[in-house]
Amino acid sequence: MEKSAMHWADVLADQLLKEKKKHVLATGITPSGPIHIGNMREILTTDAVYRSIIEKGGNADFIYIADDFDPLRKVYPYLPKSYEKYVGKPISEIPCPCGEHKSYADHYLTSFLNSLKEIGVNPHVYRANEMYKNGEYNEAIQIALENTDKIREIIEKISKRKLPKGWLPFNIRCEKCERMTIAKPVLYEYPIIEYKCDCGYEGEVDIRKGGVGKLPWRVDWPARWKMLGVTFEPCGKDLATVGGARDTGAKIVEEVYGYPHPALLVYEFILLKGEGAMHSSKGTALSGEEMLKMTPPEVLRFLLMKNQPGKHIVFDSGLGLLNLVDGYDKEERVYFGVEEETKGMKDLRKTYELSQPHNISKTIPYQLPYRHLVTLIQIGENWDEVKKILLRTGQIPKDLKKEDEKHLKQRTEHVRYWLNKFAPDIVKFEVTKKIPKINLTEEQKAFLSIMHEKIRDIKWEPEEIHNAIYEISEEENLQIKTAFKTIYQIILGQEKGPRAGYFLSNLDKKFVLERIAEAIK
RNA sequence: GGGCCUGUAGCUCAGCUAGGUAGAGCAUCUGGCUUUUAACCAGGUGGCCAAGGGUUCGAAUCCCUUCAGGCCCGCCA
Repeated sequence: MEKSAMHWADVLADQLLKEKKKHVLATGITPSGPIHIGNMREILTTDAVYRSIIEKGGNADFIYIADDFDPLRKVYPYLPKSYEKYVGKPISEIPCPCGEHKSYADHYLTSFLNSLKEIGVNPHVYRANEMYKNGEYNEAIQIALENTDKIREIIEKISKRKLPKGWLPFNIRCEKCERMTIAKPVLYEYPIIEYKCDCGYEGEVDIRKGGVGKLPWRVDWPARWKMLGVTFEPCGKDLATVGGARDTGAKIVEEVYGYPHPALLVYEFILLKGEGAMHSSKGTALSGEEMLKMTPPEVLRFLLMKNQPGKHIVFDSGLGLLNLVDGYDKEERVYFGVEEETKGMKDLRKTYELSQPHNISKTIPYQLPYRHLVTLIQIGENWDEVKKILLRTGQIPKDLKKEDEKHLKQRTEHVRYWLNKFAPDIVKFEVTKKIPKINLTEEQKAFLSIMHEKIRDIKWEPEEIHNAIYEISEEENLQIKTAFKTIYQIILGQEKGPRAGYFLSNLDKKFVLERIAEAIK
């Protein structure tokens, strides 16, 4: 039997396809803070399974439920103190922290939805606050209240938590203080719940009216599985703990809502190298948006696609990122048959295909080593400048395809962001506008003056420049190390720099000559 | 206390889904290149697959036990 590797997304898709029906793949994220990379894993995992099902000819929907009716739990460290007064109110009704969005929830959601576009994920978006307000939840709420005892029993038994006397599976929203967290039910008789709020107000709500309260998390989740017909949903391992929301949810959806629980794939966390787990509340979180700004979208997808969801991933935002991109580029070359496969490239074809945000290119995209872009973007400020250099040095053809240019441009933008925020100092440099203040030895000056003569006549190409430097130092009996150092000193004001031949060839020849002339003046 | 992940070459890790001769990169060594922002090219060395047991014709891979590390267990991915 030939062993053909199968990608995890195909394995999951096949499992779902055993049931010939329409599948609803769901993701749910509460936009109560910066949406971090873990959410990316949830959404990309689902996207992978969704794509696999579609590819196999199955019928599926990919939905995303933003729980923007969730109350603000506390004033998170990244919020101003003034938000104290909003604690307990739904995040869709709290003002936006930056003032540019419709609400607090929109502030974080918009950024995330934009990120989704870039990584090529396009789910149908549902908003919990709308669903509650327009009454879509009404039936589920009524069923939950009718089954209060059963739900209570399930939660107490499975989660080993004690619920207070008189508890109802419904968080009432106080009409006076508008908080959803402090009103206590006094009496429920369909369709009215009488309540007493800690703010002092006593009143009653009619559950036939939408938006008067919310199902608690452990009930809300199973309720929407049933409402939306969810058949698959990944969840983080924190929720998957024994007695957690996954366990109680599975039981509640079956016994209360009479709906089979969806396949609940557990995925591991993404750890930030050197930082450990990411916690939005501790400020070590890397927002999904941020992550995407420093990583080309296809590479971010690649990272998640090549790892099974159950494996934790350590993300290195330093030099490791460059290796990751190199790994992707190599996989791309193998995919297009330009390079031979090395062992250990797992499920290569599928991984590559799933890594594409949009269409799979028919021919191999134009590749430039990513590390080279790191150098180039520090010489030219932006893509236009970099493009000029690339054209002048013949590193890209004059008739570069539009999509290739778009791709390279996008990559330079990611490199730029990475350099500004995450790159270690070792890879950073700046071509100074004026000659740096340095004291050169006579030896160094002699070297430079010969170099000035010599390079005037050579072809402005890496190898030629490289050779010239060696020849001069040999003739002058100068340590080659000193030669390189001198070059970096007069151009960058530091003692080390990118590989000199390539580096200088990417600079304008005239500029280099002028700089040398100035240095030996 | 419970759960999940991890343990494979000196280091970082593939390979484990569906069992079939142990793999890469880095480091090291040899040769080439006059040494540079992880230099490059060609080749070599290097592993009782954490330990023990089981299933099997056959186990790094499946099952059980143990050990070690990481993470999670109000809300949270």
